[in-house]
Amino acid sequence: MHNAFEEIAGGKRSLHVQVAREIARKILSGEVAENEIIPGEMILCGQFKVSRTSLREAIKLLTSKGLLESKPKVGTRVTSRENWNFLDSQLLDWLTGIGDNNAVYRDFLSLRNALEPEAAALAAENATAEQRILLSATFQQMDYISKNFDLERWTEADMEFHRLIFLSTGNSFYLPLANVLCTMFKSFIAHSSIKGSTCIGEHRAIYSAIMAGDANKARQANVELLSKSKRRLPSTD
Amino acid sequence: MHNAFEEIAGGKRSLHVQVAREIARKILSGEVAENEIIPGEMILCGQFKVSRTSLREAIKLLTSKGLLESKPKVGTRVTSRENWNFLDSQLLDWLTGIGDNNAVYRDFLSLRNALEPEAAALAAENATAEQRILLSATFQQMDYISKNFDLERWTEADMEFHRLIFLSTGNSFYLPLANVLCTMFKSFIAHSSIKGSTCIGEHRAIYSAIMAGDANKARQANVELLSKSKRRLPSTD
DNA sequence: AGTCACTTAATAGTAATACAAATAGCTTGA
DNA sequence: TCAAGCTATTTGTATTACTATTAAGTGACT
Repeated sequence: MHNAFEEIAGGKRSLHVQVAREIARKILSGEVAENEIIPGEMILCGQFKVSRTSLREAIKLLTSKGLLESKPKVGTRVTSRENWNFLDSQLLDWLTGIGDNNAVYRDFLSLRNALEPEAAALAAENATAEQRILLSATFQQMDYISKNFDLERWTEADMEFHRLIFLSTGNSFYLPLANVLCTMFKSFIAHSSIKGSTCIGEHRAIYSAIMAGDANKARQANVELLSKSKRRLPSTD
Repeated sequence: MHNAFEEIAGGKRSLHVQVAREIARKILSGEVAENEIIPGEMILCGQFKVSRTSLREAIKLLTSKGLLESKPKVGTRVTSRENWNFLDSQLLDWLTGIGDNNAVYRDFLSLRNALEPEAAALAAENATAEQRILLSATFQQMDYISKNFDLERWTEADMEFHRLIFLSTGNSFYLPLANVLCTMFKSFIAHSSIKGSTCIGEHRAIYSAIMAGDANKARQANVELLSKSKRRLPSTD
């Protein structure tokens, strides 16, 4: 039954997630338009060669991310783009490779510009002792890697560093952004041509300010880091 | 008038959503702890008096919002809080009335402080003609209401105004925040004691700057508006 | 002719059951 | 002692049947 898919989706994840991913990509790529009614359940069951149960779970998944909307007698409709929850790591992951990746990355950098300096400031004020220890360990690792350079390990540590900042804000709304950041790192930045310099100096400034509890300095240091990575942006081809 | 929100907020949701809501509230309130294994499907089916189908759909819904994680033979586990997607309107809605609402509101205001000025700046640069027309209509309505004051209609228009700003940024990551904002308005601010003044002056400044395409002015005007509403915060001390 | 209540048909929602797949923990044998 | 394999348990998938909702079409009544 589940033959055609294992090769296409490539994942060993559950069936309904694979189906959801396929449909999501059709929607995100514009292959099925906003506000369009998608085929009824039975038809899709046939197309994807899965049971109604799995198909329904797939549709429910997409509904919960704001991509679909079902009503009896009318069918399942693609919602308008304003309702798509782009701040969802799974959705972001599905976005990989479709549409203009540079545009997504640019949008993300814009969001990061607005949020990360403030996140660093909040972390300076609110990070718990445990979080400071984790941050400290991660920075020391970065420091070490920056000397014996290894791109892969650097990227990993860099991601962890910024992730910890978001987690240390003590603000519930900043938490999910940690995952969003990680997804962007893995799905987009990794594939892009940005092979950044290490920026260990800027990172040290942020790190020190957070450890010292100096919110303003942390904010400022993060602004400088971001302005530096902005100069490394891939020229929009 | 618009999005799929009214329905979600309303009462007669489908069964699996009701179940999901119940479970979500147990998780969010801490009644079931992080990393705890919740009872097996059959047991929950008995507790909620629903079929396994509905229960599973509920669990899937919560899984997609990062609250649960299922594995064969081990069961379904509550994830750690870092994975909960607080930037999801439905989840936010479930948060209503549990825990410390003021804390949620404070966290949200912090996020708004970081994002909204930048959103206004982006809107000034990127709003489409159609979006400018909508914004214009909404502001005129606000202006009218501020003269013949009507709290309910003011709140509605105010919300729509800020919603439109997020939608006009042309940045995918800002889109979901429009819905988050609306949910906060409806679920929290409405219940709180904050009955703000109209701030028509500050709103006019933002409106004018956006229409004029002056990003810096729009950002600055929004900062001023937020600093004003900060002074109206319910003092929790 | 218009409008309103009613019926119809199409679609998603819910239920119940059976079986498949995965895996933590035990069991067995070298 | 350890590793390979077995077993029991739990989630995953499939199938079928029935219910609820509602857009649209029908017809009686004004």
